[in-house]
Amino acid sequence: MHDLDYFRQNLPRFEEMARLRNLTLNFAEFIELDRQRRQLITNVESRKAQRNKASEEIARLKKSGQDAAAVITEMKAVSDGIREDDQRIAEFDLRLNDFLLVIPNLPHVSVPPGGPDQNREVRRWGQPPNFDFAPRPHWEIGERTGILDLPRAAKIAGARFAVYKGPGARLERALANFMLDVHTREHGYTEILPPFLVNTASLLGVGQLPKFASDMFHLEGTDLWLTPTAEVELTGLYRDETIDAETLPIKVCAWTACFRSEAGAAGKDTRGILRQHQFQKVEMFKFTRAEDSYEELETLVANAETILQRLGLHYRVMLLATGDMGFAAAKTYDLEVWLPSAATFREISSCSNCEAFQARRAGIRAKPKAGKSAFVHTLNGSGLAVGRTWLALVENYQQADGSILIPEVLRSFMGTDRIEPLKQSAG
RNA sequence: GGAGGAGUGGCCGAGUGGUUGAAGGCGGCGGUCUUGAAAACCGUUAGACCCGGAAGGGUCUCGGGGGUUCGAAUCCCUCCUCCUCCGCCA
Repeated sequence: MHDLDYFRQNLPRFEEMARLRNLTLNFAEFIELDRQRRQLITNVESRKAQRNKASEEIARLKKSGQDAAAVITEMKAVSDGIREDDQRIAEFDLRLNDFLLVIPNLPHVSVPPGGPDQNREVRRWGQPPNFDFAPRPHWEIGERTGILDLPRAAKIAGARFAVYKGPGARLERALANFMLDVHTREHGYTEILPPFLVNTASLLGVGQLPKFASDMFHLEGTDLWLTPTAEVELTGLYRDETIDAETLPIKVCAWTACFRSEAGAAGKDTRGILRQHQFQKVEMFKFTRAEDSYEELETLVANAETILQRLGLHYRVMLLATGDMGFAAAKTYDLEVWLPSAATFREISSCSNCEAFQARRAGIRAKPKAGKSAFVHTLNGSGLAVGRTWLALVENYQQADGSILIPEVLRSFMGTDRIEPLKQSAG
């Protein structure tokens, strides 16, 4: 959400942003509503001042045993008028708020304008592995090694769910443990294990609601939703709080399941486990001072890259263009990992600086020793999407004999250096 | 799930319809005193919003929301959170 005052004074910037994001918003109507609302407030508040004075007068009269009936009658009418106008103001607030809540964040000046074709490759690490055979897609490898069972997942829950089995299940767990260990021991993040169900207020705070309700699973008859990303819980950690500025930056990370309805993705990535209704993710999150947030974004990206590098996975870093960024982001880097079976890069992490956009919605401030409190900046990044790391690893480390090599850093977690193919078909 | 109790400022804690945005204490900050410190004493110590060029003025906020009333921290309704007991349960 944007600062109303800033919004009023920088309309051209917002109009430009709306154009870049391909949105039609009636700014003129908003400005007029805002003007009327303030007029009403000024008017009603002067009557409240009058009423407050009269209340003192009544108290005084009664105390000295005099009759206050005349003043009370007069104030009755004034109070009725105030009540009516308070209601009108509340309606204005609602309409203005509804409008503000659906305006996305403004992109940072360093973000290239345009659609996804304007995304800029910032750097590239490693090499694609060399195969002297045709690399298989992960669902085939999963089946031949017996570590992934999609038909049975479909039986249990439906399409876009996975059952991991044996070393496959263990690999998922190993990856999550490895990531959490690196972030907590080496990168200074505090591990959080949050609820996987979140309420509406938390989702409004990150900007997931009101616009993206159809992308999530809602629990009927409750105010609860399955979390689409731990970003929701981690932002919610300090919702409606004022933090001591001395403690910034606060760095937290969390392993959670994430749930997406993938409502708009019918027919996209239907094979394999690239796009699932449930996947696990290790999320990194920072609350920072405004002046530090862009520096912190760079280290956040570096923290995510560390994981890919230790796993020996070839990737590239993309700076997203204005039209490809999420709703709350001011600047986003995507990490894209190499998938041999498709010979392309696919997103495995997204790291964003949301500046004060979420903090303003969620009411997260920081108070310095001297001076006024200010909204913090929030940053989030996957470090990494575990499910996608799993499949990238399986594809990149597949061997000619059908086995999967386990990278050095995972062996202590896996208790083996290799996942063997099944000897024969078995359940 | 059932029964009961409680939510006041950074913290503790008064306050059950009328100068109470809120006594008192602690803590914090500034000062006096002191070679320095402590103690003592004095002062100070929320935020959001509206009008205004500013000075300043005003409104709102006692867990959240709604209601009663000329007027609500105080009365009513509702939701949330915490505590105690019973039941159930990983």
